Amino acid sequence: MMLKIGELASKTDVSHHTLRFYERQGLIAPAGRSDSGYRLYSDLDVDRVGFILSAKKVGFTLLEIQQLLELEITKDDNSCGDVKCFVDKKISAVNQRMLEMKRIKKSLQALSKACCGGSVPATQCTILEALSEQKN
Amino acid sequence: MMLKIGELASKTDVSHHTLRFYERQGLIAPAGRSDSGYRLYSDLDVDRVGFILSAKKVGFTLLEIQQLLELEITKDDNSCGDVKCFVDKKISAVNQRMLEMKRIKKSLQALSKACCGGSVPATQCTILEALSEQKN
DNA sequence: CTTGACCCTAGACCATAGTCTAGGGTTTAA
DNA sequence: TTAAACCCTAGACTATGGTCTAGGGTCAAG
Repeated sequence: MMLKIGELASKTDVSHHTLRFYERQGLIAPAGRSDSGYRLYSDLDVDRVGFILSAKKVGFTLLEIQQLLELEITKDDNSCGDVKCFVDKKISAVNQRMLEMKRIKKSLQALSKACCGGSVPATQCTILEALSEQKN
Repeated sequence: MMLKIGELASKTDVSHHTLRFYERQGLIAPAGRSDSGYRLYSDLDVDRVGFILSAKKVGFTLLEIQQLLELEITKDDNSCGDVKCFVDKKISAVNQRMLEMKRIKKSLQALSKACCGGSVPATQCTILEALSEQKN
């Protein structure tokens, strides 16, 4: 019934290093310990690791996952609105990042487009010139 | 003519900490030193910091900026094609990142959309359920 | 001749998400 | 009984881009 860390590791495909790291981060804790101090995990813990992996896959940081897990645990005291709000905040953070990346991409494309790209020496390369320009 | 680090810092709006950090990273080096060991910078160094800032603004990492600066310095031996290739590689890296972010955003939006978001207890919140699901 | 503002080096510290090692103890199977 | 495979803690190390501190030295004004 109870799994040792190596068993949980191979079952979830998360290294024992990482499992212990997640424990230090407060994401997961063993259900108990054996007499000799070995961590013992239950099926619930397997699910919990699954939750962590799913949340990682959709882009949450470990800190955010910790907060999500807290919502999970106290879900009787939290509304769907709370959870949705959490996700929506993340969505707008992602949107912010994407706008930033779009800006960067455009700048890079402008640089690339203006450059002849030929085998002439880069002495007057428009890219290098653009980057050297003082734009206050 | 020659600037001390504090002067360069205020002229470029980059802290003296960061300037020394950039020096350790090989991005910039003072033109010389005073008798007492103070770093002395020339106008070229001001331009160089400008180059670094511009390149940062378009999304290059410090390592990439170091490589760009090398291209800059040896530009007589490099072709426009080399420089353009460098920029184009960065563009496709940015594209990769953007695709990843799009994937994440879609997942998050799917989660959010499925959730009622009401003030009902989150006991059966679809978001928490989706994250708890085992997807092998 | 002292005070304050500046400069120096070397190294610690922050977040993020792990990975790995050293130096032990335990369990299992031959 | 001994060797392999596992487990433990504590802490170092990776990349990235800085920020800050400790503990000094230098320089200009009053």
